[in-house]
Amino acid sequence: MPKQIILVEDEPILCENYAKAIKEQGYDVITCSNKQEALTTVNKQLPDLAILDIGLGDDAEAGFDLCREIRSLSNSLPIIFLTARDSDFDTISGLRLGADDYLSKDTSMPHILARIAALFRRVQALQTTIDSEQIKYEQLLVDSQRFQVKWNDEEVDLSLTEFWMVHSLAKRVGHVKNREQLMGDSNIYVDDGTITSHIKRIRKKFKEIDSSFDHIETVYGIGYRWKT
Amino acid sequence: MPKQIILVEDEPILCENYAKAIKEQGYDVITCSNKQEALTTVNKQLPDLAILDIGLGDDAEAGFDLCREIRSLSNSLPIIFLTARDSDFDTISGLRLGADDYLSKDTSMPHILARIAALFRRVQALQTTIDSEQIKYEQLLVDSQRFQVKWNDEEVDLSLTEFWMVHSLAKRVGHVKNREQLMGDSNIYVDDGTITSHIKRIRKKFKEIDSSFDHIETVYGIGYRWKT
DNA sequence: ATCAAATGTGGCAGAATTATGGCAATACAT
DNA sequence: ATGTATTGCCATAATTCTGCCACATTTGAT
Repeated sequence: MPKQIILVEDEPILCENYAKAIKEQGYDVITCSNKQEALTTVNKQLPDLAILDIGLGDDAEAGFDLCREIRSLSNSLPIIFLTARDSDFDTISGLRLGADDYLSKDTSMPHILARIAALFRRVQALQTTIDSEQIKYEQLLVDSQRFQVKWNDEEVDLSLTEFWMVHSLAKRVGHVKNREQLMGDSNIYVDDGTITSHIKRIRKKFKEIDSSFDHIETVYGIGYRWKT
Repeated sequence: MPKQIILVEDEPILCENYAKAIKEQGYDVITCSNKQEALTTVNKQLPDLAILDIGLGDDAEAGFDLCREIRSLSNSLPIIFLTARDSDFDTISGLRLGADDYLSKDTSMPHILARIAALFRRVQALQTTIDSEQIKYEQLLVDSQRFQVKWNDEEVDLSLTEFWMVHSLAKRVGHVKNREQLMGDSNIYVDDGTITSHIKRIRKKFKEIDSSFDHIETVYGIGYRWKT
């Protein structure tokens, strides 16, 4: 299954050239010349990569809008910007748009192709590393691949529910999680007392290892947080 | 209250140079040379801006990881990447990571300082429009994800109602809030004396940290405001 | 200066929230 | 079948929060 790339570029000749070169690398290329067309295509074809020209038609910054709109449809679709002028770089860098890379139109074709390949590799790598994520914070280590939690290098023997709660707290240390958030996105309802019980058991297990443990802080009226 | 900037750069001489130049502009600079140290600092100091070298030690892309991890802690902290080699510009995949700007180490110091100032301006504009997670004003910090208020970097332990009242005052420093506005959108009626009591307790808690505290001003007949 | 209205202060009781220990139901392995 | 671990929940205790009251003090206007 070849990777599908959507190329949004309004100048026909340039578009043709790019498309041809990319196709030769074994990718499928879909070309679009305007925003609306591009959005529809992203929605229907679910491409693997998007290459956006920044200026489309008379709108010199249409690509930026498009990027935002694509991001609102998909967080995972990698996006590369094509910049006509070097000065565009200043503008790009200022915005936290959620693009993955940018290329100047001056860049040589082989170089461009290399960057496309590199981006695919990086995305691949990201997706594999993201689940094997280890969260480390001071004395705490949460390994969501081994479903293992360590405190001062000693293993804390948690149940699955307990593990996810610690994971949720550790993921954003210092931020307060309410009871729903702690139970993850599973839509099963459990009453407040149950969460309280889980917290109780988690604290107990940490304290069995380290009697002075008190890093799970309750925030009255809201929830809990991992103390920083 | 000077803006705090965290600078993560592993090469001591370079680090020193940058720090010195930035300090001369009136910013506070905290320097770190590794990921772990940087993360801890971000969490504890809640700086206003982060400048990250991409390569740290033997890991040529450590800065990217760091950026991701910082983003998972705070969405609002502006991040600038420092790239050593021009070729880094080619490999920058940082846009997607949520960085706000890039600088080459070749860039002249005045230019770098200008970009820092520019970023602060942009963030300022953003923060006043968007309901941002962190409100900073002089010695005050209100973080609505952590449900935490700090005064001179010391935590003020407020109850939820108190927190929202401070939040309401801090959101529009200098503007007078009447009693209803201070109690937020909850339509429950509480009598005036109750609000007075809350203000009393808030002032007391701030004074426990800083006995000279008097930034909550009473506007006779109208309400309260955070003194500018 | 005097008065009424508004605000500050300390304290208290009820309300709301959370902590703790235990129990029953279930699942799982031996 | 027996033992173990897990989970949800309950009753009770402990803690924290909140609204309000009585009384003192300040403010603004006459």
